[in-house]
Amino acid sequence: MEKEKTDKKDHILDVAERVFAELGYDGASTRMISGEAGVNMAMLNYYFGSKEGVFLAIFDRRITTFQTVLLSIGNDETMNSWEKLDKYLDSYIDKVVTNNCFHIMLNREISKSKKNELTDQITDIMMKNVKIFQDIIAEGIKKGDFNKDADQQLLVATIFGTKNYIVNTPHISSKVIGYDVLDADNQDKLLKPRFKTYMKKLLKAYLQN
Amino acid sequence: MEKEKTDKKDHILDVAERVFAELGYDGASTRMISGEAGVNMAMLNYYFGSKEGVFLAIFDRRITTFQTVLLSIGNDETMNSWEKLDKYLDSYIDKVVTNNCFHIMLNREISKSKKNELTDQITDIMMKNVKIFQDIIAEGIKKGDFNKDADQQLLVATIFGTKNYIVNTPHISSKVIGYDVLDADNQDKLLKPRFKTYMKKLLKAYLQN
DNA sequence: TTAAATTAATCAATCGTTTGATTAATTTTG
DNA sequence: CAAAATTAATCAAACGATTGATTAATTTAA
Repeated sequence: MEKEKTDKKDHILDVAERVFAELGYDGASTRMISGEAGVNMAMLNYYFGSKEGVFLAIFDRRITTFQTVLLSIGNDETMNSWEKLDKYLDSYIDKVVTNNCFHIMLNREISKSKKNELTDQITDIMMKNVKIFQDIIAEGIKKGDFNKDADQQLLVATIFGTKNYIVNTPHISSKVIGYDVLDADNQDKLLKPRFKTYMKKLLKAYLQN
Repeated sequence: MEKEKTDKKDHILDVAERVFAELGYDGASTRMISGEAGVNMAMLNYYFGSKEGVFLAIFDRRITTFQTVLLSIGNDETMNSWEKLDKYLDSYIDKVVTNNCFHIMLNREISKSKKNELTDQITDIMMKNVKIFQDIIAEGIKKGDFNKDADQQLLVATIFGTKNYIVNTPHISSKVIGYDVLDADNQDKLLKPRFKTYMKKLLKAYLQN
């Protein structure tokens, strides 16, 4: 009995994250999550209070470490704008392609047009990532590194939108790209490097003077 | 009582489309749809057989007319590749920004990683739009109009992904862009022209030799 | 009058949650 | 230390509410 309760809670969140991504928040039942996690149904409420509590707990676990890396890039004084952009893309793409369950879950819930407490929270989380990217672009334009006529707001839509398309609609993107984007091996050996190269090239073409 | 049953069916589908977009397929109940449509709950089953029948009926209504326009552009012999690309973007952006409920619905369901009958159908529908776009790009590369080193597959992810980001996550994109993207007036006067200009410029920068 | 349209009532199934009881682990007490 | 008291973890069972669907009765329209 070495493992503490934190491990069990983490295990539940692992499973819940996957099931939520597979079936959506409403489509995933507490019975299914507890069943696949191999724990009693009541444990979900015991640990996390409610179904929504489980959902929010998945958040807390992810977001804490996620943004510090990106932030450190944005604040690094030793890099110029192009280098920051490169680093940002490298880190971001590595992160989101691997932890795709979480981001699929995130995007599906935020795509509900009716606002609620959950969508507000998700909005806040996502906007932080956006803000870091926007600052890099804005700084680059200000310094004259990037084309000043660039639409930096729609550029946000392009970088995050392209990522979402590949990661969040794997049935589609696998057909488009030519291999299974959900396969871990394909992700590391094929998708990530290709995606990075493409994205840098695209942004360079658009942003350069 | 001038209106025929087709109008009533259409009215139900209008409401259902909105509610599905607001709350997701699982989150939207038949009672809510029938309630907001002002009809008895049993009418949904009477007309469409089941909840899934309603969902599929929304499809049938949209997809029939949607792709013929785009196809006619792709097959037009009088335009060169750049012109086709322009026309395609114009038509596509006009369409998807206005009928956003349908596309939000579509994307949320296809983002479920677990396959089912519905995701297969949606995949087929979406791949048709992709195919038309890919053909235009492929033809342009073949003719030498576009840069032959372009990653035409990831370019698909960019155009459709950028669109999805703006249309499907309005809470985010409204904050990023600076005005409410769900407002019809903003869509016509601000968003559409700006989006078209941006997209053409982006593709031009990336695709030109 | 007859078929189609519409209704209220009802169905079994499933939802998220709560309960009371039981076991395991920990702390307190004598 | 050992017994008692307390806390934490886990369970099966059941809760009321809601789900999608169906029935049978009624109204409308041709």
